[in-house]
Amino acid sequence: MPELPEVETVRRGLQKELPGARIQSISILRADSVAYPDLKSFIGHLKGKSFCSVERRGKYILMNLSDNTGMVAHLRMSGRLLILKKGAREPAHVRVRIQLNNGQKLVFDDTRVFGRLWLVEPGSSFEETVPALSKLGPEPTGALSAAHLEGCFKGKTQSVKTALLDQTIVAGIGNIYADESLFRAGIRPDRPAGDLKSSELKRLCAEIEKVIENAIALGGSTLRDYTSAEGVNGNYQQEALVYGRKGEPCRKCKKSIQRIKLSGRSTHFCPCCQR
DNA sequence: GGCTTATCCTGGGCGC
DNA sequence: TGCGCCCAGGATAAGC
Repeated sequence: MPELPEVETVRRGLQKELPGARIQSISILRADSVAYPDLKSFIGHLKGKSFCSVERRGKYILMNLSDNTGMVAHLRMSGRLLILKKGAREPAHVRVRIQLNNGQKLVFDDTRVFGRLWLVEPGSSFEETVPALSKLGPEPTGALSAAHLEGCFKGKTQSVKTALLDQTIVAGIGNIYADESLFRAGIRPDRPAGDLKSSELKRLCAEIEKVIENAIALGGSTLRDYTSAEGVNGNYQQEALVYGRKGEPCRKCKKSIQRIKLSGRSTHFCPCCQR
């Protein structure tokens, strides 16, 4: 499931291939995959436009196109944005196919159909098109501080794991990297967020940044449904210390990794190393 | 207001 | 082998 490092890896792949490419035609194979506007307008506005640059905010991919047009993608659980060379075989669950003038295709493949695309109409902004963008918290690399976490967590009784998944507190953290960051910071995921001490928040903040940067460097994770824009798997899964390791020995203390549910999400932790 | 739960959706894994 | 059930999870709405 794509989180920030996976989305960033996809963005870098798209940024290498897309700028300069012009959209010749668009096929929408699944109407649900287009969040805004209607299908006719989506196709009508994009046809003939050229890609300028590809940016990212949290887990959103922001594509700038010519004539002040844009496109936003959120991959959710199983979405993939792939560049396919001429004649390359398409994956099994293509929802939107964009034919480019250079012979390549940009395809939005999404098994579980949770992913969404938005068109940014001329004169509008990414934030106006996708209001959730303006509510996102700081990026976990560089912009995040312990003071920000302290302010957001103050008085919160919900678990720190659940709070970390809140995109208005930190943008881009998902289930995998929340578990990994909390393990490395030595903090139990079910502790109330508001109970964490300043020293723990500093440690957590530092570990979030390290985990995310390391995952980006390794090309993201390959847990389940993710591949980069070129269809290449990431390497982060070998680095995971707790996620997906229920019942296996902790790499630090050898005690068994436990799995619990917090707000309906699978949560992995070591009861010995995390307090 | 704060928090939890349900919902969306489909493929894979598992038990029978 | 085939069937049915459960599980995974990001964002959002609904409910407590």
